[in-house]
Amino acid sequence: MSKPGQHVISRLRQMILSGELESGQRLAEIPTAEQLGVSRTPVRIAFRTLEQEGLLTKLSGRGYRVRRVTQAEISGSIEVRGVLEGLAARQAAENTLSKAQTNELRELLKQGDDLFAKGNINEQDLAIYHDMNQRFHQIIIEASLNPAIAEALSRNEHLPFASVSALAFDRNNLTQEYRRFNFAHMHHHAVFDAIHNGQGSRAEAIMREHANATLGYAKTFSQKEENGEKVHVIQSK
Amino acid sequence: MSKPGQHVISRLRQMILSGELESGQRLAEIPTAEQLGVSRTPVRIAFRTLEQEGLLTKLSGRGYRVRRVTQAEISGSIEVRGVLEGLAARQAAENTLSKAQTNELRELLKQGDDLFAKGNINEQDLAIYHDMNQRFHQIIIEASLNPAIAEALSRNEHLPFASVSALAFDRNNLTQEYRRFNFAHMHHHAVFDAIHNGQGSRAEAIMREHANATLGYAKTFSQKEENGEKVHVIQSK
DNA sequence: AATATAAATATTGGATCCAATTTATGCATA
DNA sequence: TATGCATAAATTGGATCCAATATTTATATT
Repeated sequence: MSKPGQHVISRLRQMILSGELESGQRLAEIPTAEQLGVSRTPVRIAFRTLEQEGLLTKLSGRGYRVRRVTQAEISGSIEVRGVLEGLAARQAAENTLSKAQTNELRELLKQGDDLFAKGNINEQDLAIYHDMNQRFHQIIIEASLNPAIAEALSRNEHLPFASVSALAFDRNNLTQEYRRFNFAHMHHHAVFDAIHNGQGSRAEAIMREHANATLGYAKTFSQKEENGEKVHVIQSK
Repeated sequence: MSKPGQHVISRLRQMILSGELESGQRLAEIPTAEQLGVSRTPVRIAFRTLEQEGLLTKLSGRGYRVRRVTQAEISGSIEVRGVLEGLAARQAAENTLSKAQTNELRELLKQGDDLFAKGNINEQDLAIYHDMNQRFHQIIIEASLNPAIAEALSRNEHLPFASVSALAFDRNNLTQEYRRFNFAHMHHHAVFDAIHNGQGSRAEAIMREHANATLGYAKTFSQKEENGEKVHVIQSK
């Protein structure tokens, strides 16, 4: 699929994730096609694709609606992520990490350490942390040699806390955020240690708690948003 | 989506799952549209939908191919199912089963018991077991009150052993199959007991092993198929 | 026989049109 | 004012056509 088809999918996805298309908002083929300056055909395809990605919900006879995500859904997705990444860590420990993977994980851990060594953290640091965090998790999933894990995780792809591709933080309290992400990074050290030493159960337990540790923050941030406070989300493309 | 659009998706899905469209086979829009007696439009939509379901793989410039499923993929998927259904059982234990759910699970357990009380099992029994099994698992997932679990499980929907919607058995050795499914059904009893008594960790461990217990059978059956022996699969629609 | 090039064929993506269905609006009546 | 009916508008699903691209086949050359 070449332009503008893939372009329409990406564009709409971006508009949903950025909040430009608000949750609950209705989308129909003809107005959307006009807005994006294409015919209905790629829009039709895009709608169905994004529906299958879980970003849109089909209405009967009236287009689609941007899916509202409830707090309970986010919590449930965090738990699912916990067991899936826990399984990935276990399987990574049961396999042998390649030399390249080991080296890259070590490098990523060092990157994180350098960020926290300063004693404080700013938004730029968090963007760096975000990339490091994402890559760290990715390598572990790759090291599991189990494609079904990535598949199963794909439905969480765009939810803060439930996915490493979306990192939420409170810009107004960077001290707390420093402590939170430092704690998460210590988990990274621990899980690497467990994997490296072939300790499958330990790796799984750490990784699972690594995800579950975000449950409380997810609730807190959800309440902040309900109170009209702005929570910043760094989103991977 | 009304006919023939939904019809095309279902029809193609059925043709893939039944083996009528063999794994590795190439599909293109125009011949498929002719074969099904529709225009290309619903076929195009169907292809993309089934691609997202994981049943087709897109080729560049030459249509789609029915995806081959490797033994490693099945094994990996069984493990994923284990952790997801384990989580579901844990969360069901942490919630309180409704009276209706409790009664229905009891009824399903009794149905299974009646099947095995005969001391042997035939294909008709297995079809009944299949329905009972599927519903049993479904109720537990519902009782978890976590929609993300069903979402994450959806990618396994069509793989024998990795999903309760596809049940594989060896018609030529029904004694062994009797023992195997009886064992599985004892797991059902145990996990119900754990859930009913609010024992989350126990429920999770049982359910996880319930899935993992199929790993060996998946390998055995895969080898039988490679040897040209026919394995029968009961598939839900 | 092997290689390169040109022509033919297959295929996809997008645009446009038509028909069917659903929803919204306007008007008439009680 | 509320309700029902008719009409208009909105919307989707499918069919068809066109253009671009990729692949295959045929032909020419070495």
